[in-house]
Amino acid sequence: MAALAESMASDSNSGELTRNKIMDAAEGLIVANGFAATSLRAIANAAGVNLAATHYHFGSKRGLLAAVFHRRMGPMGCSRLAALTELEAAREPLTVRAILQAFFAPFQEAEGAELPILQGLVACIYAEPPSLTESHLEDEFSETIGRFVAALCASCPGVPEEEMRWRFHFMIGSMIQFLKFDVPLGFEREDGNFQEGLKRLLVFAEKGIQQSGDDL
Amino acid sequence: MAALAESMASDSNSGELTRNKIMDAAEGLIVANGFAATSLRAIANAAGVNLAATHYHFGSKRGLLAAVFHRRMGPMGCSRLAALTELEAAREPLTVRAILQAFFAPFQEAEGAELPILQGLVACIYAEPPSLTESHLEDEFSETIGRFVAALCASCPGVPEEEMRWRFHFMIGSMIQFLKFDVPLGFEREDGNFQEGLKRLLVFAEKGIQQSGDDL
DNA sequence: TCTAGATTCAAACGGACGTTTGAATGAATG
DNA sequence: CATTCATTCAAACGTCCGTTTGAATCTAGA
Repeated sequence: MAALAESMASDSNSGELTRNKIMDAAEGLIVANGFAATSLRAIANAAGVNLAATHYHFGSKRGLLAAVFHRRMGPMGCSRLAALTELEAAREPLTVRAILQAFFAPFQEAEGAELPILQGLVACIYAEPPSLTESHLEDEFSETIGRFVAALCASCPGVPEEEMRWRFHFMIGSMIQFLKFDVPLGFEREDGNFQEGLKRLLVFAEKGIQQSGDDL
Repeated sequence: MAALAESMASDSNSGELTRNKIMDAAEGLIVANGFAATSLRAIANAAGVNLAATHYHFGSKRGLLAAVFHRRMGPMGCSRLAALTELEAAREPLTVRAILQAFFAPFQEAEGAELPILQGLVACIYAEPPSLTESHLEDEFSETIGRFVAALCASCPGVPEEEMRWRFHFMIGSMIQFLKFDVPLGFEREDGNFQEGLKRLLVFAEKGIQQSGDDL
């Protein structure tokens, strides 16, 4: 078989370069139009490489999706866990708000053109039909989710872990909605109000998560 | 041109029947695999009709999507507005929880096999790339959203309408997440626990919506 | 019954897709 | 230089797609 360019530790010169050009182009097109509606020809064309290069480097269209997905989500998970670890090192009792801020860290650290790509990619991954993404979601996110749910449980005594997993699940839904639409239906998108929306999301989710929930 | 079967008020015998067979089949396949991945051939085959009938009755694949979408979302909006109207007729001050329950009414009224279809269709519509759905979402939901946001504002004095639109936006995200996955990542889907998840969602969103929000 | 319109049908159109192939090119090693 | 292996390339493969066509069939009304 072919396509094991990661065999050597050193980055061989031209192969990795093409790989990255393809992933960069694919990323933009996938974010704009979705995975199913983006053709390998369009990707190769936008990347300025030959069509066959996509199969040479990624094996299949789905393999390319997995690579594009993992390249962003890997560092994203690291960023979240690092922020949470730093928080826990402070030895003060953690607040729900601080934990959520750690979870949103990747979006606050993103620079310039990286933010819309992260937004679109996360929204897109959750949007694709389960057949394409379910195992990826599980593999990529389960550790991070587990760590954050545990931290939230520690800061909300009395809330069982199962219930906290549900609340975190709902919070992620709110986040996806925000990442996908930026603003509610009927509002006009503006540049630079991303951080404002993030603050609103933070306050919304904080209250839903830290409640006692013993009514109803 | 063709395909104006709704010219007469009476349901002509065979035309409407084929129309409905096509929409039924399309609905199931779209829910299972997404719109882009569902072909008109598969739909015609599942419906037991000729391929050309899809174009005869709906004009295009996109026209079929719009019809399938509208057939479910129209009654869904009516059900929500009816539940809210009934609530308002009671002349007692409305609670956030009661208003949200009215918003979830279509899912509680759904019978048997209708529920998974409603779930899948709503999740699917929000999942498709904006080019396919954005105007539909706006047209179909804006009135309902406006009515519910107004009711929530009335029951939460001190929360500006703009802020309430954001919170409702986040709540819809949580709902979509729930409709799409049923249970959080790592949980096993079980039959019949839909209502339990809905209750958890209700409590989560209630706290995020009714807070004063004057901290931060 | 005859006719006009609505509906169904088999068949094909042109195009785009993911994937494969086999030769050409590049760079590095001996 | 000769060899080897990774990479790029143009071209094609077979398949499936949304859409169109034009004739056949059905259904009412005159």
